[in-house]
Amino acid sequence: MTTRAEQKQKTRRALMDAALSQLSADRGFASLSLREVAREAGIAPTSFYRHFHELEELGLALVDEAGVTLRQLMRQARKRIAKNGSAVNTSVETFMEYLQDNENLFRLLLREKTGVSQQFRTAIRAEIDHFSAELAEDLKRLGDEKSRPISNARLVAEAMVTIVFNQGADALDCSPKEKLELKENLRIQLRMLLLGAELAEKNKPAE
Amino acid sequence: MTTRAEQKQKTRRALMDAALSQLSADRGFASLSLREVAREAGIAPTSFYRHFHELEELGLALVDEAGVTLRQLMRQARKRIAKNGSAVNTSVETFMEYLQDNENLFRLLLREKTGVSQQFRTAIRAEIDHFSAELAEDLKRLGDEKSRPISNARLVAEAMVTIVFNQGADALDCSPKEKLELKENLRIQLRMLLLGAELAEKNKPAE
DNA sequence: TGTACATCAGTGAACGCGCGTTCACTGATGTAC
DNA sequence: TGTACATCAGTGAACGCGCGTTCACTGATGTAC
Repeated sequence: MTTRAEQKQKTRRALMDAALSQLSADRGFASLSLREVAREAGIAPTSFYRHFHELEELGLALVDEAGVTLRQLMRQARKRIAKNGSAVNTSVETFMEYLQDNENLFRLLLREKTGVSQQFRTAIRAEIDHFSAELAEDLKRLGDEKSRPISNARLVAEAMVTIVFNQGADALDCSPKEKLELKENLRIQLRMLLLGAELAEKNKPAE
Repeated sequence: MTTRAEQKQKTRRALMDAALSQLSADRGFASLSLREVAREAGIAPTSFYRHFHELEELGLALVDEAGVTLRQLMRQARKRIAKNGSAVNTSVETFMEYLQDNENLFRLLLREKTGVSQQFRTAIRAEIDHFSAELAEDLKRLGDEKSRPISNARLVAEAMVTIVFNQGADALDCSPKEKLELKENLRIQLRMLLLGAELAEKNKPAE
């Protein structure tokens, strides 16, 4: 890669990081301004246009990035489960670590799932759907391996993702002590869901 | 009530309705401006201050209102369940009707649950917690009546609310056909949760 | 009931501010020969 | 390797705009007597 292209890439990165760093509990993407992001990134407002047509385009790039982190999360969880077993506990643990490392990316994902623009929502929906689909396959595989197959794997996965992501959002504004409680609650909720899904499958042929 | 107070009340109402009417799939509360709301309500921007100190105060009034509608929803669902039985089906049906009648209030609740300001989030959290608590009691009571008691009623209620509200958000941007499918999925998910909660309770003494 | 005064919801002009966007530019980097 | 030209990321001035907020005001409604 040539020096010029490298520099451009760096600036683009700086813009994305600047936007990300402004996202916090109290500031959604909609409240960012182009000038503010450029200022934070250390360039003139006009230079922004060398990289994105508008703020929303930058936002979509961030959503892409968030999707990548989700896929990493999934891979990591799989690896750990293969090693430790205890799918629910391990997944919850891995997810909470992910949250800490990707606080603002996760905020973006969760918050803008409802909001801002159609394009945003569609992009985020796609990332989350992809995540749910992968989870569904894992659930199915794990259930069959343990001879406790589950019914409606996709719906179970979606419900799990919904619960985990929403509790995750709460966890972001929690004290460490509350976080422990929240994790335990999360485990209980996921186990109940799994239990119900297994039972529903067992009873299905009988009905 | 005197004429002057009546008139003031009417204008206040107009301001709240104006704000509400601007909320839609693409516009969150954060994107509203005081001038815009005043314009929509048919008064001068400066008159806004006769009713609220700032936009956020108006928003909190809307959250209060949303809380009231949630309590109405709960009462209606109870009445219908007492008449029809079939708690899950009836609840889902009642909730979907509620959604149609309170589209923007619900959007506000769900969207600003994560976002805008600490005060906003706290107020919404309180409304939703209250709703969950009532649901938990109902679940417990119904479970005991049917001699199928459930474990962790509060956590089950919270998981249900999370799932229902999030699917509800999706339902807002759905075609009628997709809505039917969504309702069916919702029923399945809630039933699995209930099933798991009942089984968890049954197995508890044995462990 | 009539009069004199108080209240206060709503007003319009004015302010300073940060915004997004345009434009013609600069000067370092890259390329062709 | 040296030279002449092309590219293009980053710039600074300037624009018009809608914003939130202040202020002194108006005039209808309400109250005291």
